[in-house]
Parts: sequence; C-alpha cells; structure tokens
Amino acid sequence: MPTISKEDYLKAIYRIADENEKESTVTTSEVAEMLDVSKAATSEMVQRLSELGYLNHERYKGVKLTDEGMRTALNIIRRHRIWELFLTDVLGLSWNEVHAEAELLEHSTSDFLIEKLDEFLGHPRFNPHGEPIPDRNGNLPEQPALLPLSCCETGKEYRLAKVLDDSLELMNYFTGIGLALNVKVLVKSRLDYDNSTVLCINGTNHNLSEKAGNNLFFLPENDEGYFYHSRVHQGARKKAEVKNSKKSPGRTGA
Amino acid sequence: MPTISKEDYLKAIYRIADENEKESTVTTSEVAEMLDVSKAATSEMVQRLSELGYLNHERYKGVKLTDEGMRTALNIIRRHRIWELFLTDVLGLSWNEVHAEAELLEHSTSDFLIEKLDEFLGHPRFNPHGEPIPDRNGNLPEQPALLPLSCCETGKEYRLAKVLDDSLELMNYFTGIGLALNVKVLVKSRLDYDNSTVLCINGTNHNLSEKAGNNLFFLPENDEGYFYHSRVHQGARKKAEVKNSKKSPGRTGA
DNA sequence: GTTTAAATTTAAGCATTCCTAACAAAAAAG
DNA sequence: CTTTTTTGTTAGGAATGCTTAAATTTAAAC
Ligand SMILES: [Mn+2]
Ligand SMILES: [Mn+2]
Ligand SMILES: [Mn+2]
Ligand SMILES: [Mn+2]
Repeated sequence: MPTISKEDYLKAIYRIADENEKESTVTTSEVAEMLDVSKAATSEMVQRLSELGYLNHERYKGVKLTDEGMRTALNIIRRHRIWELFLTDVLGLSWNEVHAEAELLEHSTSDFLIEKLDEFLGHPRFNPHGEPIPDRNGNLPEQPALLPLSCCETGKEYRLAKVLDDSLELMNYFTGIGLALNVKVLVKSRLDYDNSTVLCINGTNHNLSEKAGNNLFFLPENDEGYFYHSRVHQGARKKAEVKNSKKSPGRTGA
Repeated sequence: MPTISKEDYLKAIYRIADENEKESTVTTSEVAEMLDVSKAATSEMVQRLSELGYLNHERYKGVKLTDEGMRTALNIIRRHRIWELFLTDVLGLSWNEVHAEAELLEHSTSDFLIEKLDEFLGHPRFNPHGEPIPDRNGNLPEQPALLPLSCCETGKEYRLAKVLDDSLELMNYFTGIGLALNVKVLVKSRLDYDNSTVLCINGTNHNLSEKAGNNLFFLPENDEGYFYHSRVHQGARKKAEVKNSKKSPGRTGA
C-alpha cells in the first residue's frame, strides 16, 4: 500500500518503460519530466522505492520495476482505466474529461471496490482511449500491433485504435476535429519538411504535426470491418446486461 | 481546496457540532477523539484552520465553523454521502461496507463529478444510513424529529430512520440482527439498571446497550405508513429513470 | 585523451502532519 | 478558597515530499 506519490512514481516508471518497448531501463530525468517534479526529488524517491523492493536501481544508470513493482504499477493502471471507462460509459463524461478525474480516484479505490466496478462494467478490456486494462492478476488483453500516425502510409485508410491522453489540450483538439475511437481516417499526404501529416476526417482535411501524431495509433482499415475494441471479455457481456438492468432497486418502495 | 487532513478535520468539527445540537462550540478533545489523533495535533490544526478562515477559535474554549468552514464541511459531507448511496444502489455494496470507501473517495471527487453522480442518482436526499445529503448549495433536506432508542417508549412500534455509521463493528452487528432502514421494531422493555433496551425485530428479541442504542434513530410507526425516506427530490425521479435506462451505450456496436 | 556538457546524486532547507513530553489554564473536588 | 484533576497549548522531534544549489559521475566533443 504505497502512498499517492509512490503510486504515481511507479505508474510513471511503468508507462515510460512501456513506451520505450525494448531498453526497459528508465532514467531519473524521464520520470522527473513525466511527473513534473525535480530530478532531485525523483532521485530520492527512486532510492526509497528501491529500499521498499519496488525497483532495482543501478546508480547513475536507471531503474527497472521488480516483480512486486510491476504488479503494483499494473494494479494502479487497472484502477485508473476502469474508472475512466466508468466515467464515460456510466456517467456520460466525454473521453477528454475522464483522465484528470481518474488520476485522483485511482488512489482512493480498494481492490474490493475495483472488482465491483469491473463486474458492473462487464470486465472491460480497453479504456475510452483504447488503452488496455490489466485484469486483476496483471495480465493485459491481446492487442494487434498498432501504427503511430507517422507510420501510416499516404493514400490508405485507417481506424483510430488508441490515443495517449497525457495532454488535456491535445485531447480537446483531437475531439474538436472529429477524432474518436474507431473513427475512419484517410492519410492524404505527408510533408518531408517537418514530417507532418494531412489527415482526412469526415471529409475535412487537417494537418497534424509529428509530435501530435505520435499520440495517435491506428489499425489499417480492411474490408472485414474488424473492431478489436470489443469492450468486454468474451462471455461477460450477458452477465453485465442482466446486472445493469436490475439497478437502483429503490429502498423505499414509495 | 484544503488537503485531505484539513477536510477530515472540518468534517469532524461539523459532525460534533451537529450532534451537540445547541452549544455548537466544539472542543479540541472531541475532535482529537473522533479523528483518533493527539490533542496536540488537533490544537495545531485548529490554529492553522483558523488562520485560513475556516474556524473561529477562542483559546482554551473551543472552535466554531465560519460560513466558509460550514460551506466546505457540508460539501465534503455531500460528497461522502452521495458516494455511499452510489455504492449501495448502483454497485450493490451493503450499507455496512460503504462508509470506509466513501471516507477516501470524498477527497478525490471534483464538484463537476459530484454533480454528475448526483444527477445519475436522481438528486437523492438521504444516504443508505438515513443521513441527509446537502444539496450543492449546502441546504439540507427537511427531516422530521427523530428519536434515539433511549427516548423510544416501551410497548410502542417504531421504524428505523437513521443509523450513525462510525463503527463498522457496530454496523455489522446491527445488520446481523436484522436492522435496516425502515425496518419496524417493537420496544419491549428497558432496564433501569444500565438503561439498556430490549427490541423485537422480526419476531426475535435483542438487548441493546444504551451506548449502542444512541446510534439508532427512529420514527414512531403510525398507520399512515409514512416513509420520509423518499430517495429522490420531487420531480427528479422521472429524469433519473430515463437516464438510468439509456446507460452503457456500447462504443463498438459489436 | 582531455575537455566540456549533460545526467545524476547529495546537501541543505522548507512545509505538512503527526507524535510524546512538558507546561499552562480552566474546571472540579475538597 | 486552595488543591487536584482535566483540558488545552507549546516545545521538540520525526517522516514525507518537495525545492534549489552544489557535488559527482557519465557521456559527448574536440
Ligand atoms: Mn488516463
Ligand atoms: Mn494519480
Ligand atoms: Mn458515512
Ligand atoms: Mn475522509
């Protein structure tokens, strides 16, 4: 049961390692930047988390999550993403409003409560941004390889499969130009000068910088119309529907 | 936006003043005991909260909430009780499981999110323990005068209208003997020796100590079958029912 | 291979929030 | 009206988590 700070550090370290794919050692500077704290603060916290057994730390080199650290980080990410899905699908918030709320709620939710939410939502596999939700044992759902915008070829059609939600401003912009999960886009052209991309969304062209595009991940559009974002686990949906329909029993009868 | 600690102190001060009815000055010791911290810690925090304008403090006498302190305290209580009702009515937790969860969630919930929850629940007026939920402006719903068990007369019937949920152990015991909101009870007898009361619940007799009984509040049972616990505000129910039925739109269509 | 630059850690200090022990004021007992 | 007990405040100290500034180590340039 780490503190809120420790949970946020562990989550940041996981996310950085996850983005780096290979080379899973995470540096002090990367963590400091993601959490918007000083490198000194990060250096101190890294030492404390190592003493607590969440990290392996090689001085001046970087850190890796231990098994315990990985379990803990995945559990926090699970709580975060389950709350995000709850906020959109049950309370009707929009996908750009939920990240900030979940950033707080993730630290105030017992495992018991998360299991109840998970069951209520029908054991969802992806959050509203297309990010995978670890199950209670820390296992991630299978995901096909996704292409960042910079890897999408001109003249081809794709569907948006995932958005990184770190910047609220960027999420608002994406929403404004009509981007949403599973929306079909056509890659019109790419400027070699700055590696920006022109996308056609709902008949309108938009130019996205390389940096902005790196937050968008696509699946090639094929004629099978395959959506990998089935929201719930196989077999869980029926159960969820029953549960949802018997809600709010009404304590008084009046 | 006080810290979690400050919010819990303000809430405790409100609750103590509320229980004391008249004589609304709250002492350091009372706060220290409710929050299970030292008197020294309370004394320090009281001074800080006074400097911040939440309290008026007369040294060695006690504290009263300022208007700002009252507003803040009622807002935290609103968050707490809305979460409690959500947890029972939507997620299906039992009334003795929700207080501890809400004690954390109350500090991680924006006003924006609370309004969404409030709307989803249909602007409820009471939490699962029969405690009133302040509206967004801090106004409490009307409540008829309730009788603590010690004031209930032998030979008469009552309905349980409110339970104080400070002790999980006590809540579990109450649940075990069949007590729930609006349950009808018959007061069989009272022992002058220790002021304990024998209650008949669902045909079985149970002896409750004076201290335990002080956590239970009743309404006289009259033949009109009047339940004051209508869960939602007048006029809000229809809206809530519509909202509840269109839940979980299902993002994929699959 | 030095020298310079960048990344990392350590040092010193501040704000919160808690503790125990010592002290001061108020209330209760006698 | 003293004396004793209870209540409330202050003092001193610890842990957490952050800051800026000063080392220290590693990496990059020349
Ligand atoms: Mn998120
Ligand atoms: Mn967070
Ligand atoms: Mn409660
Ligand atoms: Mn609380």
